Amino acid sequence: MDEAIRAIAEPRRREILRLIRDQELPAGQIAAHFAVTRPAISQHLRVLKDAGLVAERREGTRRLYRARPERIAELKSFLEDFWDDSLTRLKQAAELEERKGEQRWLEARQKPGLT
Amino acid sequence: MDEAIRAIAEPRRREILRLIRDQELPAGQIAAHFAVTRPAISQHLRVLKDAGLVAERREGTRRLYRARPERIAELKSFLEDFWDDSLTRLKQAAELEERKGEQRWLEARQKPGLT
DNA sequence: TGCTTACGTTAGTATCACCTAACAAAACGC
DNA sequence: GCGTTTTGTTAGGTGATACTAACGTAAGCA
Repeated sequence: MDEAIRAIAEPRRREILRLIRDQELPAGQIAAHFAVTRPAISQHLRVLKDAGLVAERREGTRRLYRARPERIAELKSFLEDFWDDSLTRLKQAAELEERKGEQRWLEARQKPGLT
Repeated sequence: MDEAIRAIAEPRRREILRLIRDQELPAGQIAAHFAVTRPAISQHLRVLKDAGLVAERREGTRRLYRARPERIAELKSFLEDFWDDSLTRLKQAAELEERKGEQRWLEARQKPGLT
C-alpha cells in the first residue's frame, strides 16, 4: 500500500495512469506521449505494476498496459479512511482541547527522561 | 498541490500528521514519538507547513503544530476527482475498447516522426 | 546580565529516485 | 535460420531527500 502512495506521488506516473485509464496501450505508445526515453517509461511502468496499479498483458512482441480500477479503489479507500478519521477526530477533539489545552504538554514536560 | 501529495508520500510525515490531527503539539513532543533527531522532525514539519497541511502557532519559546483539515480536504477532493474520473471513464470505455482494440496503436505506428 | 529551555538552521553525508546510453531477449516475417 | 520490431534490463551519472552533528536564536527566569 505504501508503494502505491509513493507511485502516485510522481507526476509523470500520474500522467501515465491517466493515459491508460480508459484504454490499453503498448509501452512504446505510452513513451511517445512524453519527452523521455522508453527505458524511463519502462521503469515507471514497473513501479506502477509492482504497486498493483496497472496490469500488463502480453500480445506478440508488444505488451499492453491498462490501469487497474479495483486496486486504485483500494488506495482511494485507504486515503479516505485516513482523511475521514482525521476529520471526525478533529471535530470530536475540538472542545476537548479547549478544556485540556496547555495541560497536555505540561504533563509531558514533567517526564524527566524524554530528551 | 503537488507538494501536498509528495508530503504525504513519506510515511514518517503521515505519522506526524496523524499525531497532530486531533491535538496541538510542540515540536519537541512530536520528536519524542520517533527515533530520529529533532532537526529531522523540524525538516518534516517544514515540508508539511510549506504544503499547507499543518499550521504553526508560536507561544513563548515553543511552537505548537496542528493539522489543517480544510487543506487536507482539498487534497482529498483532488485525489477523489482523479479516481472517480478514472473509474467512470473506465466503465464507459470498456466496450469501446473491445471494438477499437488494436486499431489504436496501429494508427499511431503509421505516424513517421514519433521517435 | 547570565543561564536555561525550546527550537530552527547550516554543513555535511548517505541513500534513493529519475534519467540516458548500451545491451539482451522474445516474437514475427522473410 | 536471419533480420527487424518491440520491449525489458543493466550500468552509470546527477540531483533530490532524509538523516546526524554542530551552531545560532528567541523567550523565559534568577
